[in-house]
Order: sequence, then C-alpha cells, then structure tokens
Amino acid sequence: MQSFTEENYLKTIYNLANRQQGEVSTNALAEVTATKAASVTDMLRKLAEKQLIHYKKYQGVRLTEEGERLALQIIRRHRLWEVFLVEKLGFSWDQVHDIAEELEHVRSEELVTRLDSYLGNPQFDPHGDPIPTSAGQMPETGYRKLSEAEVGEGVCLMAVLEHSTGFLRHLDYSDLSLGSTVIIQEINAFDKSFRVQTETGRMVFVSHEVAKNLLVN
Amino acid sequence: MQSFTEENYLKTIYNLANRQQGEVSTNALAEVTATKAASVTDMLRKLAEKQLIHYKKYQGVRLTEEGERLALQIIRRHRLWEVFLVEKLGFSWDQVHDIAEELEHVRSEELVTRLDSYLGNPQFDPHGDPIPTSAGQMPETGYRKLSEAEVGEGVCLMAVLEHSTGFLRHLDYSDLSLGSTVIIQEINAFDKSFRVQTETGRMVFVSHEVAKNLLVN
DNA sequence: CTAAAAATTTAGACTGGCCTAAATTTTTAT
DNA sequence: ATAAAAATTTAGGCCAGTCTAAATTTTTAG
Ligand SMILES: [Mn+2]
Ligand SMILES: [Mn+2]
Ligand SMILES: [Mn+2]
Ligand SMILES: [Mn+2]
Repeated sequence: MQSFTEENYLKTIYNLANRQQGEVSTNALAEVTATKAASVTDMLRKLAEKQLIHYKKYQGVRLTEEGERLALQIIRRHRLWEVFLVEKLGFSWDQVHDIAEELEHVRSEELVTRLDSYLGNPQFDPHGDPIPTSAGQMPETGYRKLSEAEVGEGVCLMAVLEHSTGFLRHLDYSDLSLGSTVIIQEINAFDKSFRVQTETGRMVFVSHEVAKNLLVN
Repeated sequence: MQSFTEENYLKTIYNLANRQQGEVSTNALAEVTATKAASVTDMLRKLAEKQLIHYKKYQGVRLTEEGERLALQIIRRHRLWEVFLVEKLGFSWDQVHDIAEELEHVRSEELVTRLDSYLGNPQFDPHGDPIPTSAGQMPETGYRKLSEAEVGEGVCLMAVLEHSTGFLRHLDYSDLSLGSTVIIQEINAFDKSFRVQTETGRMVFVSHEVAKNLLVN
C-alpha cells in the first residue's frame, strides 16, 4: 500500500517519462512536486526499495512494470473523477483538476469499477486525455499539435496539453471546444500564430503558444 | 486548515459527545481512533491550541463552537457521499462507510454543494442518520430505540445505531429495512427479544441486542 | 478517609516527508 | 583535458503523529 505522496511521485514520474524521452531527472521531479531535490532523492530511495522504480544514483529514474501499473491506476482514477465532476456535477473543465487530485487517492477497486460503469465507460476525460483501461493499458491516440497543421486543413480539436485554468478559460473564450472542427485560414510567417474558423463560423486568432498546447486529429 | 487526522478526531469527539453526556474521555477517543491514550493527549493539546476544543488536563474534552462547526461539516460530507454511493453507484448500505471515511476529507465547498443538489438535497443517509445542513445544523430526529417499544405497537424503522457490515447484513437477512413498518407481536420477558411482523408479512425474531440498535418512529 | 486501581499525562523515541547546507558526481565549455 | 557549472546526493535537523514506559492525578472501594 502506498501513501498519497508515493502515489503522486509515481504519477509524476509516469507523466514526465511520457513527455520527454529516457530517464526522469531528480530536478524535474522536484519542480513538479514542488519540493526540493534532496527530498526527491529521499523518496526515490524509498520507491526503489519497494521495487516501484529503477534507480541508479545520478542516473535518473524509470518506472518498473509494477510502478507503471500503479501509476496508470492513479491516472485512471483521476480522469474518471474528472468526467464525473464535469458530466454529473456540472463543473466546468477548468475547475476539476484540483478536486480530482484528491479524489484519485481514494482507494477502492469496487468504487472505480462502479464509477466507470456509472459514467458509461468513458474513453476520454474532459481534457481529451485517454482514460487507462481497467486492465492497465494507456490507449494510444494519434494526435498531433495544432501548431504542426497547415493552412487549408480542417482539423478536429481533440485534447489539451496544458491544464491550467487560465489556458482552458482562454479556449472557452476563443470558442475552441474539444470535439469541434476548425479550418485553418492563415498561418503568420513571423510569429506562427493561426487564424482559424470555428464551427460556429467565428474567425479566431490562435497564438503559437496556444497552438502548441492543442492536440488535433 | 486541518489534517485528515485532526478532522477524524473532531468527528469522533462529536460522535462520542452525543452518545454519552458530558465530556469525552481520552480513553474513549483512543479506542475509537485505534490509537493509544498518550497519542490522544498529544492531539488534544494541539486541538486545544487551535481553539477547536475545550480541554483541561484530566478533565475530558468538549468541542468549541468552531470545532463543532467543522465536525458537522465533515459528518455532512460523509453522509452525502454515502447517499451517493448507494443511490448513484448502487453500493449496498453495508459497503459504503469505509469509502465515505476517505471521501469525507476531500476539501471543496463547491463539490459538497454540487453533490448535495445532485443528490436532491437528501435529509438522511442510507443508515437513517440525518445530514447536517449546509448552515451547520444537525437536524433533530425524535427517534427511540425499538427496544423501548411495546407489544402491539406498529413502528416504522428509521435508523441504525450500529454501522457494522455484520449488523446491516443481519437486518437485510431479517427483512428489516429502513422506512418499513413492523408490528410488535411479542416481547420475551426473559431475554427481551422481540417477535415482529414485517411489512412483507414475515414473522421475524429480533434479539434485544439488535433491538437496541434500531431506531424507530 | 485512605489505599489501591484506573485514567491520564509526560518523557523519550521512532517513522515519513520535508528542509538547508555541504559534499560529490556528472556535464559543459574552453 | 580540465576547470567551472549544474545536477544530485548526503548529513543533519524539523514537524506531525504515533508508540512504550514511567510519572502523576483522579476515582473507587474498603
Ligand atoms: Mn487533471
Ligand atoms: Mn484531465
Ligand atoms: Mn458511515
Ligand atoms: Mn451512515
């Protein structure tokens, strides 16, 4: 059985490993967990002891199979709760992350199973992130960043890479909602900003910063 | 802001204070929290420091107004989550307590408000316990124990005092469900056991031990 | 009313998770 | 190739919450 803290480290290691390639560094973990490198080292020793990570001093860290299994379980819970909060309780997608950070630690297999089926076995969370299966698989999505699309393309908005309230509110404001299609009218050569037409016909300006954090199909 | 542990102590003090009269003892707390008396003393000093309890060495403990407010908030969350688990996820009433013990600590006013309205502002939890109001009031119920009722009376089963899986399963087995009415056929003079007729017509034996833990109207 | 029993508190110690400062290892740049 | 910089680990310590053993206070019984 893991503590909240251990669960958070596992989840964070998983996420960092899948953003960059190769081993996850102590400093990167310290930044995300908002602690100091020395504290991370302490925890890494403990997780290695429990065989949840592969860890060689100074060489970075990688999840073991068991560690990954646990990480996916926690991510699954997080995303299912986010679906619940949005679909059933009517929260908006920018309000749910912090609450799900707490709910994800409630430990009950039965609870997750029932929640999943109550929600209709959703495949994606409100931010378009795939929900790991109960068998412990992270579904593959073939998305690319909007910033990599070209003029003239019509692309469907599928997920966000950035989950901050500010970013999500900005998307709402810009009429960019997941599942909707936008047509790329123009890409500015200088700042790589986009002008796109949304499904409702609005012509919207999308900065490169935003386009980099929007996944499309 | 209180830790999980502090919240559990406040809730426990509240519950004990409303089962017995007067101050709550260190030993009673140690038993319920499954810790040792010495640990309880440490925590009482901390809670007194935070002005959440009135505490004089060797004299037992009582919640302050603020302490009671917090205790009721936690109990409210616990009971709302129990309703959710039973009504929405289809758990049975003997499975929900432990899960609610964890869910009750998720801290979000907004979450509780939305959950409450999603559930239709329920007045009672699956065990018949009243749900404290958002204003911080514990609704009064005028229930008495089934063991205090008399032969010939028809009484409505309203709540249970004991929440163990064993007890609740036994009630299911005995066809004794909350909201149903039973008619008292006979009270055994020797062991104070009851013979009652349930709503479905079954004739059921109710031991004194069980009758003491069933509240009726 | 007093002595034994029971309840409670204090003393001292441990673990988990965190910190700062110092030491060590690895990486980078000349 | 080597020195400076960056990253990481180690040393030593703090706090919350727990424990056991010992001391103290309150309660109970004779
Ligand atoms: Mn999230
Ligand atoms: Mn999400
Ligand atoms: Mn309960
Ligand atoms: Mn209950």
